[in-house]
Amino acid sequence: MSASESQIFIVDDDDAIRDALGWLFRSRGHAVRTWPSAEALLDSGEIAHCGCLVLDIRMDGMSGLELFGWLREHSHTLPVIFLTGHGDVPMAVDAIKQGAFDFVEKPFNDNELVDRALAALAMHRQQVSKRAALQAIEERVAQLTQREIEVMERVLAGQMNKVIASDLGVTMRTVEVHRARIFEKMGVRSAVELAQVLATRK
Amino acid sequence: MSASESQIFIVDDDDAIRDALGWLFRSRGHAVRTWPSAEALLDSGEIAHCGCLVLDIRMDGMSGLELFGWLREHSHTLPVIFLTGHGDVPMAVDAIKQGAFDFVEKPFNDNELVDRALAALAMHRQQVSKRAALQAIEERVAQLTQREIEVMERVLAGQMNKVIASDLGVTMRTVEVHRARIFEKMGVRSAVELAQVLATRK
DNA sequence: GGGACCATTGTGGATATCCGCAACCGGCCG
DNA sequence: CGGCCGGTTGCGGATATCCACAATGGTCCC
Repeated sequence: MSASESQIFIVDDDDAIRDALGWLFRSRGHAVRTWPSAEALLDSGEIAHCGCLVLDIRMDGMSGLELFGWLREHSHTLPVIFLTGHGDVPMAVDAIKQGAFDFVEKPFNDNELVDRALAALAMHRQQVSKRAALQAIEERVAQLTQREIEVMERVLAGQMNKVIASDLGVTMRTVEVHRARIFEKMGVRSAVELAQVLATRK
Repeated sequence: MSASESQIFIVDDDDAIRDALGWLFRSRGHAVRTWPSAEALLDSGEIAHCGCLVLDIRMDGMSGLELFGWLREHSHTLPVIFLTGHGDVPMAVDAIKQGAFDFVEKPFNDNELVDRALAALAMHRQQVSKRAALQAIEERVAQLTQREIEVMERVLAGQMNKVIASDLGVTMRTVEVHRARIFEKMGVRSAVELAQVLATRK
């Protein structure tokens, strides 16, 4: 659902700030959910429905940075906006370099924060569709047999069927059959298209 | 020259810091040049020989950030390490998001700064070789005539010669000739290789 | 005007690719 | 054991691609 991925998640152990942020976004018509701690969010199993994470750095238990690191390690790539009470340049630099979407100091400007969150949501939507496309390609590749992959590699290397044949110690006909199957499974109609599709990844 | 691209450039209007930084890198055996201002560096015309720029944020005249912006606008992509005396989180976040390699507060740890500079140099070398490869491709594309480009686009779209022919209102033979010229000029031997090469860019 | 470059086309043959039809073999599984 | 899957091969024909040899017409520039 587009809606479920458009949700803004807020994690802050300060009730006042959490409520204020929730109100801020809701008042502007944006779906938002709040959590009192990183653990609460993770335990809920709702992380997959998050499109933008607004995260307090300093929290009891798992800190914002720790949650960020955990998400990265578990391939949950989603834009994170850090909130921090005390300006710490090295921490901010590190967070951004590690891929955080933004790093905002309190007190923050309401409009700016909302803008950043919306930009993050937009980026996330892009990432999701891009990932879906890559995922689709990988699934197709996964359908290929080992032999077909060997043939495909050589096709992509520009080798002619007869070269591939002698290379693999089989006849040209066999290569042709594999080739046809590869095209079929990969949903393309020529080696050129295949190259285009596979060039998308990597 | 590898050497000329491996130079570390330091820009700081504080003589003491400039000298200290120069000494720091030279004592460790790294080529380094120092400049008292952004203007001095730009006027020298030596910017092309820089492999890593260590830049003071606050300077009279053109600030470090301004120089950074100028370089970006003029496609002089090279790693920049900012030095700043007073922690300013928004500025640091912005600099990193805009592509700065690092943002370091004074006083800094000598070893860390050297490590970062060396990492920047390494990254720059990578970028240079990558850019050179892309540049070579673009030069080859530039050799193609308008007509050849039209044909190439269709070849990359997986169209057969006869389709391209009727598409462009010419005979197959003509398409074949263009095709051969394209392969020759692009230095490839098949449409697949062509797709691979052109997929490298974009 | 002559030369360089580009686009175009033709002929004809050598290669390469694409496919339907048919078949054999070995491994795995119910 | 029979079926399914994957790898293999053969045959033959339809297409497609690659190329050498040869040639025409237009544009631009010295």
